[in-house]
Amino acid sequence: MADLDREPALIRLNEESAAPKYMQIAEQVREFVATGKLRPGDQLPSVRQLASDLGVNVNTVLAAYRALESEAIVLVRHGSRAIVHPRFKRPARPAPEDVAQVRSLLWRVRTEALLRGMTLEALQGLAREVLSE
Amino acid sequence: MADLDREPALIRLNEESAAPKYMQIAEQVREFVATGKLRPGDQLPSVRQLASDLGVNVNTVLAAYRALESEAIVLVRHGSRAIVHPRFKRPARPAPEDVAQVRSLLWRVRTEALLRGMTLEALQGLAREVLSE
Amino acid sequence: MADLDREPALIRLNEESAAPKYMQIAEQVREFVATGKLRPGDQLPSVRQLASDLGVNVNTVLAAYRALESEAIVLVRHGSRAIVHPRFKRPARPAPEDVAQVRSLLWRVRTEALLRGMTLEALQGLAREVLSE
Amino acid sequence: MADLDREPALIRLNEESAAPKYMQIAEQVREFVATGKLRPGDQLPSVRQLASDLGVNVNTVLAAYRALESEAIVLVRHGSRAIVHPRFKRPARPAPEDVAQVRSLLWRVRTEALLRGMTLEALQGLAREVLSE
DNA sequence: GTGGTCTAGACCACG
DNA sequence: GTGGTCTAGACCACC
Repeated sequence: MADLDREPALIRLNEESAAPKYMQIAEQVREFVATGKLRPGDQLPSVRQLASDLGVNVNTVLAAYRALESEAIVLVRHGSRAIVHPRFKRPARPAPEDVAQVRSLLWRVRTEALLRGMTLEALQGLAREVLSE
Repeated sequence: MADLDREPALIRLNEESAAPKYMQIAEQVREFVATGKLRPGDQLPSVRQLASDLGVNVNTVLAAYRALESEAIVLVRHGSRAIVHPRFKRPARPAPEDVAQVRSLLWRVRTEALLRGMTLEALQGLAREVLSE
Repeated sequence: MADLDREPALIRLNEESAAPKYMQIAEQVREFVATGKLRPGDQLPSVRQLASDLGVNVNTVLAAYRALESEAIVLVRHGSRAIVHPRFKRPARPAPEDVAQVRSLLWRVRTEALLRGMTLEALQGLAREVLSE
Repeated sequence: MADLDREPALIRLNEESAAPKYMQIAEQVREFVATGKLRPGDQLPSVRQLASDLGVNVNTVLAAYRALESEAIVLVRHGSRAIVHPRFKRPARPAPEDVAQVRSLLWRVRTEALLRGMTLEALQGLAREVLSE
């Protein structure tokens, strides 16, 4: 697949969000990898380029890439661009603690949704929509 | 409904979690309120009591209660126990931005699950389980 | 003028208010005195009666009366009811620091009103309404 | 507009006041925002700087900023200075309960003024002065 | 550099 | 008894 920076600004920051910027960046890369938009070996935007595109400090982008590296999702190489880890592969089956973590995230979603006035039915519908395809 | 401190230790801290303690406390109270385990007017544990139960500083519990107060979920009054806000009511229908936020949370769940090796089918099953009843 | 407890519940508490209960009580008595509804020598409701009417602790009412006593507005006598201080009289002219305090209160009103979307014109109109008669 | 810390000590504490320090700080920021001295996006003094200027603990300033954040007046983000909320805008028209609250504040002013010997005329003059321009 | 979390502990204010 | 304010200081996280 094409490198991510052919179409710049695929990564965007939400200034209002409470999430730290480096996390927002990392999360979006994770999503690209999870959905296959980025595949093993694909190059990530250069640190400098992305930092300037987003108007953030270089260290912020670096922090995002390092976080992804510690998850073995990307490979940061000195002198050349970071790439999606060539041997990245989704585990055949999830570790039990990962299932537990996803379950707990779903509980957070449930709590959020109920408190904000959604019905369980509406939430289930939204889940079917987002979690399908 | 019975007050929350009839059965102590309903609130627990997960030392492993990256989430700050005061947030963990607040999140659990939110969940109790969302599920109806705690209802408007119900008393929360006193800050001192809960702090000693959890082995944390009083100020940590206070921070949790204040966060909840700023969300209009609990009412903290000088001299008497914090209670679930007497006029707390789930909105009849969610605000559009709240739906958007829940959707984005679901996306995070999806990304997490896929990266960790869950199939969409497994995730849908988990979602049906957690988001039902 | 008639004693205040001829018509019970002239004093009311706003449970939602951030102001402490004893202050709410004191403030309402001050208003009765300021407007002449209560005059020097008039009896205040008995501590027990008012406490039971309002559903608060006796000490709360006592705190209110003591606050008023320290302002020389009421006289609390052992064994008999509190009364509006028989020699209470509004000063002929305000002390300079009192004017300063009123001015600072007006600034607070101004800030509140502007932040909440009132125009200065609307605020002036409201002020003319409340501060007249 | 210039950031608030160009001219230090624009915020001052009144040791005499019964109001807690963090509230005094918050109130002054509110006033700057209400009058336009601080505008959306403007930086607030750093918590450390302001704490040292005022001779108070860092946590005291933090408490003030957090109070303002919960009112959506400022935006505090980890790692960068607190700023006036970029989307802060006075509501086009005040909510009815806000008008009610302002009215009740005006009643407090009225009571205070009368008890301390001001005439209604004097008070009206003071109000015209403070609430104009 | 910035703010965030947490602690221990003092002392105050409200009911 | 309850919560509120404030301190000093440690250590962490973000930019």
